[in-house]
Amino acid sequence: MSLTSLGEPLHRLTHAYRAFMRSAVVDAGISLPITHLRVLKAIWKQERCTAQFIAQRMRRDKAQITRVLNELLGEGLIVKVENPGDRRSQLLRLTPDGESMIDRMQAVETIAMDRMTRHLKPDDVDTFITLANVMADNLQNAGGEAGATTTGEPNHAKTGTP
Amino acid sequence: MSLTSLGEPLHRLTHAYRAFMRSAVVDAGISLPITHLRVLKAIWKQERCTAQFIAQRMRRDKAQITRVLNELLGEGLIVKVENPGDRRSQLLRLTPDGESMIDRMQAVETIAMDRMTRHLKPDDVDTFITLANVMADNLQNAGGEAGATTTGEPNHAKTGTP
DNA sequence: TCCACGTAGTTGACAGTATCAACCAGCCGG
DNA sequence: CCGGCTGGTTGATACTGTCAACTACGTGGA
Repeated sequence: MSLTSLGEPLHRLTHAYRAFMRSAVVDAGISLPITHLRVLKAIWKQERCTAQFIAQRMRRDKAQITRVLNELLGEGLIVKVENPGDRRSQLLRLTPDGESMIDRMQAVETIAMDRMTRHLKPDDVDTFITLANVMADNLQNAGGEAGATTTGEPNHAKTGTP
Repeated sequence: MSLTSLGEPLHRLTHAYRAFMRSAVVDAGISLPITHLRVLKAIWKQERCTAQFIAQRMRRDKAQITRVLNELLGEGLIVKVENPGDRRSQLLRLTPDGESMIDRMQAVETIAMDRMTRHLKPDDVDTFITLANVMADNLQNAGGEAGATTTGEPNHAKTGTP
């Protein structure tokens, strides 16, 4: 396989994964988009979680994170609490509904991962994860070249016409 | 690493890859979105290419493929030719402009792949591709369960509220 | 030969994902 | 005290993705 055949498998896997997750999430009676679920999970995992932390961790524009957080707030899955250390910032916490949404998500993720990794050995999965992380790091640590900078938000590419 | 940590690395790699490609494509003076470029490439690779073929190959909704094709048509990068074997269908061909766009794309892809695979051995890349294809197959060959069916377009999940 | 059923492609509508720009309130170091 | 920077917000826009309904056409069976 030549190097130039890396992009298509990645696109294909990504698309299959997202389509599967969308379907599985609907089957589980969850009506949140995938990004909302990932943000919820980030809040669940990280103590003293802020929007700024999530934007950095997920490499997303802070504007988008703000919108997602506000929708989760509207759904009653999170609350925003004043950050005593920085009055510009709010700490994010899951509500009891948010906690139970996390439980349901984990069930969905387990199904997805089981399906994805069918017939694969645990070593294979670990290998894939390692390689994926290395490649993502390579792309993100472009150091001023095309793509993301090493810290904070990436310097953004302009796409399409105004 | 536990199984449940597979989703995040995949999301992260996907996002990094798309962001990098968007930036690299802009740097190359190309103003087409990534999906347009992939459709162009599918037409370039496949003789007697049709919209239906692309929709199947890329696992996309035929409506979206039609729209992308019409934009490529508007840019003068492809032409639609009547299919003598099926009057419902059109065969797609690249114009000279389309051919030169393919050349510029290949240059961008080479940069992206070189960057992505920095410090990786060719065996690693082959392993990644193999694993990605297996996982995508696993997700797509769900045979009536959540996710795609084995042939044609997947049965679609309804997301969000109407 | 006719027709029911299915397919290829199109168009309308809508939602999710993603980014850029400009802004305000607040933080912090000189 | 203030300039520069940061956290978060809002407006605007583009890209990606799907569902539904439609028309023209293909095909196999009655």
